[in-house]
Amino acid sequence: MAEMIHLPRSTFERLKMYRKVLEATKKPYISSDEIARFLEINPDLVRKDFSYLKCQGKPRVGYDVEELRKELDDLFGVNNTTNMIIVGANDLARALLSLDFSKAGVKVVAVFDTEKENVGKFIGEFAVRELDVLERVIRRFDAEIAALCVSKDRAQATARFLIEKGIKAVWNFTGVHLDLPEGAIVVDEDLTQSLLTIKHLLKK
Amino acid sequence: MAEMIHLPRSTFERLKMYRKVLEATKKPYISSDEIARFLEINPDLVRKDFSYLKCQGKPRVGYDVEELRKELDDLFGVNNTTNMIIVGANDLARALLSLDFSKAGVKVVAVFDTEKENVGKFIGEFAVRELDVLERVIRRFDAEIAALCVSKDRAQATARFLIEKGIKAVWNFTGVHLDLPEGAIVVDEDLTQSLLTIKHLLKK
DNA sequence: TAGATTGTTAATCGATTAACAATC
DNA sequence: TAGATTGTTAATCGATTAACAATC
Repeated sequence: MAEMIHLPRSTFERLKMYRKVLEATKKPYISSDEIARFLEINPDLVRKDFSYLKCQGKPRVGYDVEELRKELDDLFGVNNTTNMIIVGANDLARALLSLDFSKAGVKVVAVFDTEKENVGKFIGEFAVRELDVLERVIRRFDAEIAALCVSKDRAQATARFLIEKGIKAVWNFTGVHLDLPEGAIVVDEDLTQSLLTIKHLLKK
Repeated sequence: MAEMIHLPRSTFERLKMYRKVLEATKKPYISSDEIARFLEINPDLVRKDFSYLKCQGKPRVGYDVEELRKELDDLFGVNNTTNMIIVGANDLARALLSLDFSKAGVKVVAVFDTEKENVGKFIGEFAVRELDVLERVIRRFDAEIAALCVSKDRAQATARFLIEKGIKAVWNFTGVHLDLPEGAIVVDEDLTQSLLTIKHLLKK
């Protein structure tokens, strides 16, 4: 039922942060005020956001950390693992493999490259595969996410190919604005854009 | 003067996207409608955003791409190079070095690590330095940004140390919520949070 | 000229904050 | 009980959209 309620985008963004706060908490209960102070936001807003959840707080006590975390984990679906492929066998691919995404319920199952000469090389524990076998690998592992790490000039074409072959969501590190069919999920991780934010803030 | 006008956060975020659109444009003029279609937003919003800039469009013609880009480059300050250090000599550091941030006016000038045993090793063309010489390096290169790539358990302490020694902005890849002195700039690049967004969208 | 497009003001929509009764 | 904290409604604030005159 909770899923049927519309969750405002701004609330959704904050729910991710609350989850992070809860992870860092050792106490069994936490108040909206504590959460708000930590994130430097208004405690009213925290309570309002939680009103979209099933979870109820206790007056004078606060929210049950464990219960709240469970509901958020459920909302984000971190308890069922989603399989991810990495496309582009380079330093960025290596970096992604070195990070631990198990807390988000994401597991890397294969690494691909568009260049034939890289096929067979190892990136971490993964032998690089060629895109010819993409569809087979997607089906075999039920891979839904692709981290797109290819060069800018290959970004658009590769992304389309991934969606055609069954990938549901592209985690786009290329910095290129992707134009994909209706329904395809794209989440941009544009590092250059972040640097622009920093540069702008530095000027003040 | 334009700097003195308050720029809404939402407008700022879109200005970065407009810049990206302009980069991909070959024509000398572009209309608010073309930009809006590309980004799947309302053209009225594009014009409203541009009203915060000095740049004026021409009825029946659109906006001068070159002129607009110049103003945005100015706003973000990409024409004067800002020096950046990377802290944490690992795969992520290597990945950042492999990317080209010159378009954002950012240049890496040194790589550091908290572990003495990594000092002297090479990450790309950079010999890894120890944090003892941080202050000297910051002064010598006038480094203002630090990309924080250390492990979670060292994140908070290292970030504070960086700010103490003169770093103005922390580009935080650790996923840890940093608590830093008033005035310190933090921009979070939390990959796990992005995956939560993807996982949530996949459930629909 | 007619028509396309800008720039701006007014109307709407959504998100945040204030206020306060309910509760433990 | 008194006081702290929740949950919710109303008020405010800010951002988006609609409307339209100005312009080339």
